[in-house]
Amino acid sequence: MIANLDKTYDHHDVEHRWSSAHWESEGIYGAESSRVLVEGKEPYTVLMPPPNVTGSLTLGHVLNHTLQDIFIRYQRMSGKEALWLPGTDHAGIATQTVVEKKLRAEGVSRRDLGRKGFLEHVWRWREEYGGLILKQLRKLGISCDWRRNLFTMDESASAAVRHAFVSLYRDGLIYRGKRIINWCPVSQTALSDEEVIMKPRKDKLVYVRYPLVKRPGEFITIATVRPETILADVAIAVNPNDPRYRDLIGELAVVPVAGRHVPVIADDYVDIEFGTGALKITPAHDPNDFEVAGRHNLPILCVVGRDGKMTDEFGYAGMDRFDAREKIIADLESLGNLERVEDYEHNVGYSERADVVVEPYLSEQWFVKMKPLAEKALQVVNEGEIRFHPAHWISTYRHWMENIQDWCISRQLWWGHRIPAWYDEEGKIWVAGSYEEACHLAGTDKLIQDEDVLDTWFSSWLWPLTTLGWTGENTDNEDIRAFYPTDTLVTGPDIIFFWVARMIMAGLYFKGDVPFRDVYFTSIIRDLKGRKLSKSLGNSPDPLKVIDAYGTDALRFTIVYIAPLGQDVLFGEEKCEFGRNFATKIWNAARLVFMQREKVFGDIETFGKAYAGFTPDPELLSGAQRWILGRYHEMLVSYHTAFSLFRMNDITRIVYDFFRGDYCDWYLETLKIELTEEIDEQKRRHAVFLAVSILEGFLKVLHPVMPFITEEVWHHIVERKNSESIASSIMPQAEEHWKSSEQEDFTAVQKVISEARSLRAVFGVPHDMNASLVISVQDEPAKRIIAANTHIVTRMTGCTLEIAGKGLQRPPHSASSVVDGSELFMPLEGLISFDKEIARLEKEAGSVSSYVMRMEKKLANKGFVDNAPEEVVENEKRKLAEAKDNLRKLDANLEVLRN
RNA sequence: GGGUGAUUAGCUCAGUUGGUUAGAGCGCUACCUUGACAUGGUAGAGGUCAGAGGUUCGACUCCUCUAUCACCCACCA
Repeated sequence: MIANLDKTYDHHDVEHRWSSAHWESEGIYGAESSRVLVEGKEPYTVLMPPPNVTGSLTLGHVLNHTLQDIFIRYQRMSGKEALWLPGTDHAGIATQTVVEKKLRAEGVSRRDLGRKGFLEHVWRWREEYGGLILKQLRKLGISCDWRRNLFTMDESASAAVRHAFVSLYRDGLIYRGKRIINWCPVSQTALSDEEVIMKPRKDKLVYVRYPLVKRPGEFITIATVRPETILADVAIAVNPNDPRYRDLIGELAVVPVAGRHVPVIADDYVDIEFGTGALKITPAHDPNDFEVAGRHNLPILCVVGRDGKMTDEFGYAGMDRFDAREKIIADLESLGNLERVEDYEHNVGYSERADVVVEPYLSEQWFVKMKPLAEKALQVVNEGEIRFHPAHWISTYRHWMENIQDWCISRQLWWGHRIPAWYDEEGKIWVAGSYEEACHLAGTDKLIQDEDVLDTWFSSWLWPLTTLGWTGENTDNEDIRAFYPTDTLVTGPDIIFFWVARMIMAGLYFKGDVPFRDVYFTSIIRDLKGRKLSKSLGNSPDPLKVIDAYGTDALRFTIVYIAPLGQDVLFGEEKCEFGRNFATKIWNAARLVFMQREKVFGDIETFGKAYAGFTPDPELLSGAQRWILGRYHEMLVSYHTAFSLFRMNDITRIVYDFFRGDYCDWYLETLKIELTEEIDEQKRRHAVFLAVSILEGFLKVLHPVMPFITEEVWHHIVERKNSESIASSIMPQAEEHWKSSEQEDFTAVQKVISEARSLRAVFGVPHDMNASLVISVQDEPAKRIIAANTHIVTRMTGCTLEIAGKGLQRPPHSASSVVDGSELFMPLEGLISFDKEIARLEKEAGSVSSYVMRMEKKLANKGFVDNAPEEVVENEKRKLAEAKDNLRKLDANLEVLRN
C-alpha cells in the first residue's frame, strides 16, 4: 500500500486499479445485492432499462446509468440492501435488420435460410456482438449485480411472456382482428402507433373530377394527396348538410382510370370546409375510410401490397407507390379528369426504424385492449402511489392514458417471442402456453402455430417482474417478496408510453401492485447547438473516447452537473474539462493533506492507529476549524435533502461548492499556516485528524458521482485492503450541533483578507512588498476573532496587521475600505494616487448611498412596516443602519483626502 | 388543433414555499510559477432577470396576455 499519492493524477491508472473487473473478482458490488434480503436491512431496488443488444454506448446511456449508479451507491452507503438489476433487450426489428443486413452482404437472404436457420444466425450474432454494450457499461464503473444479467429472450423471460399472453387472452384483453394498422413496407411488419413518427412532408394535393353516370357532362371533384389509391375507391362521400351536394347523394360516379361505378354517400365525417367538401372513400388504405365503409356496408379493395408496390391492374401492378402516384397524375391529366394540383404540406407517418412512409394496411393482427388496463394505471399516478420527477410528466402520461388506443402487438418478424396461438384445420384459434397444451385444448395434434412474433415491448413491460424471476408459473419467490415493488426507475421521457406506462399496467395487472415508486425522467442530451444527437449528423461523441481523454469520473460528474431535472442538456466534450479539473483539484488537495499527515505522524500505520474513531474535540478547535466543521455539516444537510428531492444536479453543485469554495480556498490555506505555528502537539495532531476526516467525509458524499478517484484517495487515508471499498462505507450524516455561531466570526476574517487583497491589487502593490494594514473593528466578537487570527491575515495578505482602537485617524497616504462597519487602511506612501483613491471611494460611496436611499424609502413606506413580518422589517432596519454607517465612514475618508 | 417546457452576465446554466446590493463555470482583463494544485491562485470587468399588464407593503420568484425557441400528442382528405 502506497502512503502518498502520485505527484500527478492519471485517471487511466485509477480506473484500471478499481475497475469493474477488480470488483467482480473481489465480489464487492455483486455481493452487496444478495439473493435473499439480509435480515434487518431495508431493500432498495433499481431497474436498469435494458439496452438493445445491437446497441453501443451513447451519452444517453452515460447519463442514465450514472444516475442509477448514484442512487444505488447512495442507498447502499446509507445502509440499504441495494439491488440493481441489469439486462439486455432483444430489440426485435433492430436486431433482425442488423443481422439481415450482414447476411445480405454475404449474399444470403433470410428466406434462403428459413426461419430456423435464420434464428440460429441471430443467436450466434448475439453471442458474438451482443455483449458489447455491457462491456462498455462496465467502463462507466456502474455497480450493478452482473450475476443477475437477464436477456429478454432467456427462457424464464420467454415463459413469462407466454404466460402473460395466455392470461390476457383468457381474460378477453387480447384479441385478433382485421384492422388498418401501420405497416412498414421495408421491414414488412405491422407497427404500433408509438413506433410511427409524424413528420411534415411536402406533397401535392390533387383535385380529381369523377364524372356522374346519370348526368352527362357533370362531375364531382375531390381532393386527395394519394391519387394512386383512386384505383381502390369504393365511394364518394359528402356531408349530408352540404347544400352543394345534397341532391347528388345516391347518384353513381365513375372512378377515373379504373372506370368503376361507385355511389355518392352521405357521412358526417366529411368536413364541409376542407378541400371541395367531397371525399373519396378508399377503405383499404385509410383508417377513417375504413370506418366509413363499415358504416355504409361498402366493399374493400386493395391496390398497395406489403412491399409498398401496386398490386392492381390498370397498368400499375408492380410499380412503387410513389412512382404510381406520378404516373396516375399524368394519366388523369390525359384523360381529362385532372382539375388542378396544389402544393400541400402535411404531417405524414414514418416508420421509426426504417424511416420510410408507413402504409395504412389492412390485415389480421393481434391487439391488446388497453382501456381496462389504463384505468388503474392512471389512478396510481394521479394518487401519487407512483411519483414522477419532474412531476409535470404526469400531464403527458394522463393525456395518453385518457386517449389510449388498442395496442397492436403482432409483428411479421422472425426474431422475437412467437405468439402462443395455434390454428386447427378449421382455422379455429387455440391459445396456450405450449403446443402440447394447445393440442390438449383443441383435441387434435394437427395444429399450426401463428407465424408472427410479439412486439419487443410486450416482453419489456414485464421487466420489473421477470428480472425478479417471475415466470407466470412462479409468481412468488424470495426475490419478489423482498424487492417488489422496486424503488426508482431512471429513464428517458421518450419511452414514457412505450415502456413506463405499460410497465405500470403490467405490474398492476399481473402482480396487483405498482412496479416502482419513483420515476426519474432524465434530460435529453443534445449537441452544443441544441440539436438531437444522431449518427447521420455525426454530432454524437463516442463516450469511450471522452472517457479516455477526460476520465470516467470527469464525464460522470460533468454530465450530472449540467443535466438539470427535466431540461434538455447541451453537451460538448470540452465541458468535461470541468469535471477533469475538479478531479485534479481533489487529487492535489489530498496530496497536501497527506503531506501534512506525514509531517506530523510519519508513516501511515502510526497515523491509522491514532486516527481510528476520531471525533472532533470542541476544546481543540481553532476559529477556522470550527468554521469548516460548521460548513461541512451544513453541506451534509443540503446534500441529503437534495437526494430526497431527486435534485441530482444539486448534489454535484453542493459537493463542488463546498470542496472548492470552502475546503480548498479557505480551510486548507489556513491549515498550512496553522501547522507552521508553534502549537502544542495535541492541537497539531487534532488539526491533521480534522483535515483528514473532513476529506474522508467529502470523499464519501462524492463517491456516488465519482467512484474511481474517491476510491483511490480513500485507500490512501489509512491502510486498507484491496478488497475493501468506500462503496461499502457508511454515508456521513449531518450533526446539527456543529453549526456553531462562531462561524459568522470567521467570515469576518475572510472579509478582511479579501478586502486587503483587493486593495493591494487595485493599487498595484508588488506581491513581494510587505504592506501594512490598519483596521478598526466596531463589533467586539469580530474584533476578537480577527485578533486571534492575526497570523492568518498576515500570511494570506502579505500585510502586517495592526488592530487600532476607536477614533482612529486615517493614516496619511493610505488606501481605505469599509466593510461590515470595520475600516481598513493600507498606508501606501509612493504607490497611492489620490485621484485614483478618491474616484474609487466616490464610486463606492455612490452605490452605498443609492442603496441607503432605497432602503430609507422602503422603511418609510407604512404599508411595508405594517404588513411585512417583524423579523423582515428588523432585518431591513439593521441593513440600513450598517449601510449608513459604512457611508458615513466613506464620506469621512473622502473628506480627509479632499483637503 | 391541443399540451408541456424554456427565455437571468459574451456563452452554458444555478437561483426550493415572494423579502440577497441576483450567483457559478467557461471566456475576458490584471497580477502571481509562493513547498498541494498553472487541469492552479488572487483580484476585477460584465446583468433595467424576453416584453407588457396585474396581484402585493414588496415580484427573477405568483397570475394574465404577447413574442421567440424547443419538444410531445392529434385520423381533416
